[in-house]
Amino acid sequence: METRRDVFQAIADPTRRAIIILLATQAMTPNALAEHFQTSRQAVSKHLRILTECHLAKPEQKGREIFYTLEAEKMKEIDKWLTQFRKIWETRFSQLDNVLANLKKQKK
Amino acid sequence: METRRDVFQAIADPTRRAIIILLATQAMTPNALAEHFQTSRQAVSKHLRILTECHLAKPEQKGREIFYTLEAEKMKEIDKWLTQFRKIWETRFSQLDNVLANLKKQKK
DNA sequence: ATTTTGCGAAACCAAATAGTTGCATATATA
DNA sequence: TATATATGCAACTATTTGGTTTCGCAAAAT
Repeated sequence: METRRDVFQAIADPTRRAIIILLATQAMTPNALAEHFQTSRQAVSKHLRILTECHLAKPEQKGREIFYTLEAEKMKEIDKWLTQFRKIWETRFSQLDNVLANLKKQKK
Repeated sequence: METRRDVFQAIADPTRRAIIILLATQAMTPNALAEHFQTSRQAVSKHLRILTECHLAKPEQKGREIFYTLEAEKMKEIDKWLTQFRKIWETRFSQLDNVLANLKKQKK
């Protein structure tokens, strides 16, 4: 839990993905988050630490509570990484289009 | 290395992401892939096994060689997951738009 | 002033992970 | 046929991971 710390590793864990989705709707405290899972508050806190360290979440102290906010922009990193594969999807699609076009031709 | 096996976990490892990008350009054998890294061929084979098991790669035997092809469509799963956050980016953007619009108004 | 609540940090643990080395097997090549 | 090549698989290892329990501290509530 020490060395690597990037967005890809952060979203690898299903609990963290669930936390991220919860934070997408509203800022939440570790306790409030923990109620949604079977794990302890401390475990959730560890996940929040990881999310914070890779700038996917941001803590905001209010009294004795700490509300964690989602930094959704950080997710753009993943979106950007996916870009190089979108080209492939599109190519595949256009290839399928060609096949369909040829089938039409043959029918005529 | 046994239980979890999904796309998110697959792309968490930097070596696997590099393999994915290499495969995006062309089908490659484990040996050819291993030349690009410091690790052993066997280590690359293990990564390929993981990628294959979660349908990000597909092996195609040709003689004694096995060419691995990228199944880019599988990456759409991640793209789909990101969808729910794109709304937030857009919202932020439109909020910024509002701010800019208000600034314009004030100038007038 | 005392107790309760909310939190992070540290110490510890079991399981997963990424890597290694040493095979066995199948296909080319000499 | 004998050898070299390409690969996957099994066993083993060190490190990382996700979790727990225990603790201390600060802010609220009593």
